[in-house]
Amino acid sequence: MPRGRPQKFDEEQVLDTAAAMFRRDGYDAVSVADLCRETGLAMQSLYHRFGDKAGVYREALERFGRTANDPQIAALESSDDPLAAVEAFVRLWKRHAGASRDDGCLFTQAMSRGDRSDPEGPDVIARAFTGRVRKALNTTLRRAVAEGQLRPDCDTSAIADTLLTLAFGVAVIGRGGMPASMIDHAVAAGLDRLQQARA
Amino acid sequence: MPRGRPQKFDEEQVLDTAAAMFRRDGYDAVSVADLCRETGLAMQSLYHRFGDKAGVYREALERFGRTANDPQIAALESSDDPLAAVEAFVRLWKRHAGASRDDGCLFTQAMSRGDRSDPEGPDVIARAFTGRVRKALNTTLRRAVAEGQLRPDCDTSAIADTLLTLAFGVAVIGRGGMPASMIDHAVAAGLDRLQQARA
DNA sequence: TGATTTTTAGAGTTTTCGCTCTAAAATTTA
DNA sequence: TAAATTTTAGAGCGAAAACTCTAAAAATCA
Repeated sequence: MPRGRPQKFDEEQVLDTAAAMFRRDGYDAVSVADLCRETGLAMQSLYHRFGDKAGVYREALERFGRTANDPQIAALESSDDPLAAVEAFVRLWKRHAGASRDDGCLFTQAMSRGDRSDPEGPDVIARAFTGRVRKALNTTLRRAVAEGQLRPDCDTSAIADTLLTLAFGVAVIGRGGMPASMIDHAVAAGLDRLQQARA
Repeated sequence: MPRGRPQKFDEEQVLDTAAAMFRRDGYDAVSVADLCRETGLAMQSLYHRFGDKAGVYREALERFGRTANDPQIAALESSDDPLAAVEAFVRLWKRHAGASRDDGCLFTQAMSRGDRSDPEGPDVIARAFTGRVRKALNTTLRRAVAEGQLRPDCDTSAIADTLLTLAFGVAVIGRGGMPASMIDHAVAAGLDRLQQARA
């Protein structure tokens, strides 16, 4: 049993706050003082628990890659109507693109790589994140095939990758404040791809 | 007529070098000393011409938005076989994604917004860049319609936006070192979309 | 109670960075 | 030649940042 005063703060909450800050402003623009102010931790607590600023970044990123977009994945995997779930996922892009600065937007933080001592870190996280969504899409599409919603001979992994690529593209477009019609066209293209594979 | 010793260095070359540095490492991670070393300019020359670091960034970004991907746009607009030109554009993604860290990769720098005094700057550039490619794609597709390669009733702007969204997505995927099969699937989806509209 | 550990507050250290200043040499036009 | 301007070199300044250190209070368990 551990002795001594127990840790008071919620690590996950601290990491989520930190991830949001890094994602919004970039690694270099977030100072340790900023982190302390927004998380409520005293500086010593932060250094005691995370070692240094790069440690906070590393753990925040790791958690982000492990948990981001969990609601969407859960929605895909738990739905009784797999095809409708995938369609809902595609339609969700439009909402996300509007508020993309704050919500589930991977590349923003993956690009703002700070910590030059571990240049591969963000990519590893990006792959983890992508892998999770990709897998969920793929299994959901296969369920749609099994339930007779999609043609048995359709290439579910090709469809999943196409949708995921479009999703990344929409995130970029939304982030840059580009015309909404571009997003509409991309969403329509995603839905079209599903229609093509319909049984 | 201007008097005095003329400027020796090539501004465009300096800006291209600076843009590459900002794109690779991000605004904050590039110091003025770095800029001087890699461009060959003495510090005073840099401050004399550009005012400050943000000025270098601003002008480099502006030039990037104005000239990036010029070769691809020229290839689209000058081709005698518009459909083949668009197909070549799509196939080019694969090459770009492999070397995406250095070449024509917009979002990397658009995300590494430094200069908090002008937070909209990168977005303006991103829109300019996107607008140019988008327009070139659209006009080339309409030429394909005019020449009877694509069906007269096809929605060229929808196709252009879909291809552009896929292109952004491929850039993200390539940048993160994700599986090559994802890129292959995205390229195939782009070519498929063109096949659908074939006359 | 005593040992252990976390918590907080704040001052201090070292480094880096953006930028300025000084000052002189080089290259142009009038 | 004279005026104007760019060029280079290097020292230095003020601010901010990451991180450390001191020191003491609080909360747990044996």
